[in-house]
Amino acid sequence: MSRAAPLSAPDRRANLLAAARSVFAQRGYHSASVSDILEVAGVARGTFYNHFDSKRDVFSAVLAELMGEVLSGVAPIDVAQPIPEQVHANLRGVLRAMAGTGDAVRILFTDALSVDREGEEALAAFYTVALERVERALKLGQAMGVVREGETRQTARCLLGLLKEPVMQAALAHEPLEAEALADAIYGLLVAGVLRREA
Amino acid sequence: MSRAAPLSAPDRRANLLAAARSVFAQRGYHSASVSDILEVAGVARGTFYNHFDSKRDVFSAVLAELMGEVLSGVAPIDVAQPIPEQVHANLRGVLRAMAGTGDAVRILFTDALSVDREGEEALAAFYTVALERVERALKLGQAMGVVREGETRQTARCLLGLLKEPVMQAALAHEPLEAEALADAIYGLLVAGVLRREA
Amino acid sequence: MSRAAPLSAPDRRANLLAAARSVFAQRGYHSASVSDILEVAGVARGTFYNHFDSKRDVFSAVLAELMGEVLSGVAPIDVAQPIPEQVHANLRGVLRAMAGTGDAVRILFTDALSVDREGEEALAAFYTVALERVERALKLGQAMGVVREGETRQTARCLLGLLKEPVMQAALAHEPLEAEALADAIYGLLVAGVLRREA
Amino acid sequence: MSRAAPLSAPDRRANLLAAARSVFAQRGYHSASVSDILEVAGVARGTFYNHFDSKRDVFSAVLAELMGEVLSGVAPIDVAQPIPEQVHANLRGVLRAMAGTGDAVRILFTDALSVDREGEEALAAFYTVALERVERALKLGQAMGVVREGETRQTARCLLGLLKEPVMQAALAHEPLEAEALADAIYGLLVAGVLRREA
DNA sequence: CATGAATGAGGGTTCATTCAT
DNA sequence: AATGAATGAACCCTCATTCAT
Repeated sequence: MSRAAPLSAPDRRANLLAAARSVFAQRGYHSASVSDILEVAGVARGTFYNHFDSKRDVFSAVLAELMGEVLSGVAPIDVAQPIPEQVHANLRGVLRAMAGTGDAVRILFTDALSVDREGEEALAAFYTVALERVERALKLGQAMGVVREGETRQTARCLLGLLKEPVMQAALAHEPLEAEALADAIYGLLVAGVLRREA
Repeated sequence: MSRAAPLSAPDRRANLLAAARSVFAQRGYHSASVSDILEVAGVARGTFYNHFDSKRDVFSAVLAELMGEVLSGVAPIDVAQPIPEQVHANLRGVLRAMAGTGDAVRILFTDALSVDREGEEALAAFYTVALERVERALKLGQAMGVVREGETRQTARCLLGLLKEPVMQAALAHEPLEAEALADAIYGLLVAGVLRREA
Repeated sequence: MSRAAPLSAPDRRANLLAAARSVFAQRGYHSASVSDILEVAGVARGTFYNHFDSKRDVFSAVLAELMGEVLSGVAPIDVAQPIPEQVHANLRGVLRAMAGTGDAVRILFTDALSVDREGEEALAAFYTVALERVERALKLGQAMGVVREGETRQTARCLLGLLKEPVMQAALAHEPLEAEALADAIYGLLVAGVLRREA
Repeated sequence: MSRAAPLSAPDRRANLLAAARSVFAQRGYHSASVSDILEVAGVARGTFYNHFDSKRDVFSAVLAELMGEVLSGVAPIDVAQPIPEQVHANLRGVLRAMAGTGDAVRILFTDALSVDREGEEALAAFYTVALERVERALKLGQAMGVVREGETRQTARCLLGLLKEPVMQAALAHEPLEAEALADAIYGLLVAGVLRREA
């Protein structure tokens, strides 16, 4: 076989990362073999291991990259400005960022948990931090009067689900993610719920 | 080693199923080995294959069992009776059923998707059916005036997330699932959302 | 391929151990592959790993076996009986035991040191113990008047070399080990050295 | 990274040889990687292969160098002069030379045999020559009356062991080699053995 | 002379599955 | 029904070597 054109270390690493991301998205961590990644990257085995320690290692890198992209979609809330609009904007931001990853978000939701104990714990830690942030925001909101009174811990988890699940379902259905429409739907739920108590 | 007491085929199958369920819950599909299951069941390799075709096969059986248990917690809505109360009751029902599985629900949420393509498709099909049901219910509710007007497809997915995520998070945090409190939190969101648009 | 006849666990283990011993003797630890062992044992890959954890693990087992065999050739000295004869007998004993291993002793001398740091340290520990024993014997002998006065630590090491080297050389030359003749030669050196100071 | 200062071919070769020697001494042939050598030499991969054909090749060069150094410690016996003193002097000479290599002698004793069949044969040939020389010396000595009568072949091998083993043991114990003391101990054994046949 | 990215054969290990008793 | 020894495909990873710049 002809030799792959030499690339600078960072370029090749990026190349492999992209290949891995696509392969993991398509086949899932366990069904994906290092060979699959090599094939997509157009590179020999050794090259892969010149840049990553192991299959597990690229996976972590892919995960970190994805988390970064998703998180890049949220901006801190400015309490001096009207809150609801900012929430809506953040929803749009995250969902757009997720949509921007193509089908790769599913890695965050599907595989990140099923790789091994360590992976699970890492993700649990990430969620813990994220949920605490949301919970504090809810409490602050309650103090400011923009958030309905009530329990906050479970609510925070619910809100996370509100965001994650439709994204996951779109991926499962092989539909493109309609960030705007979804942001509106979620925002609607946040503002008014769905159920009317009165007939 | 001493030979396991012969059991009737259904009993042995149940025995193995329970062992598998516990092992899958604890270690996840991929980290769980058939040997782990044998050990818990107290049975030799051959016996396992007398009752199940493959590791994949027990996993499907475990999944089916879990789905059955969870679904047993929901009752069809009677449109002649007040709707909101029935929704609340169903939430409690499903969540209690999930809590009743101990830590095994996580199998439904974690592994079911990451086993293989087939598993993913099976689950996708299941969700499609479930979500269509929810969507029809939403539309009916809108017609009846008990559900706020608006888009229903994404909303249905959001509602699913409202339910799944807190359960998942409890499992991740190794907390017992507080079905009642959670049902209340979710119901609250359904009825009123969280955000107040303006004071 | 036809299936190897099932053997009891200890029998199969012994079978594999013998195969490994022969392969290690012939090719050395590093050039020997697990496949070589399988071929000699007439068994499939999996069977090997049902009995040993790793290539390193069989090697340790082979080493332990060899050390046991060699050590079985020496009897503790009875100080109430004439010493020199007992020394001679022990020399014959060890050498016969070594000769009895065929060409496998070389494993002890060649590979045991070159496998890895741990192996080296294990062997160093073994030699430390053995040499301390010899040294104490020398000191006791000096006290009893049957051993010439003088430094004992280096001397003990020298005696070890007196034994090991000719065995090693015979293996290198692919000669059978002539235990009796060699025992005599060594004994001669112990008793009289070689060099006459006087012209 | 900064480019290594260009060196004349022989200088660079010497540089690499020294690096290899140190690495082989420290880690052993098999555990030593070419990368280890590069790191110590402060040179890139390609440079190494500009000066040596292969890892095996540097190893041979290291071996040759070591053998030369060790052999430089022995002077031919002058039969017109008193023999024992010359023997003693040669012992001191070889041992000093070995001590001069630092911990690198162990390469000669540990790895030289375990690299591959060819290496083993090369070493066997070397020993054959050396042992034949010793044996002829013994026979000449017997004719001259300075060596005790008796078998010479095994005796020659024993003498080799007398020299090698204590050196090896010192290396194993990470002790510096005490050339003088050891030469005395060996000389003592040559002259008088250790065992007294009768009180 | 020196560089370092790319290569790929080689080998070790795992584990679901089979099947004769 | 139950047993457990045997199987072997599937994979991951290492590292000596090549070669274009």
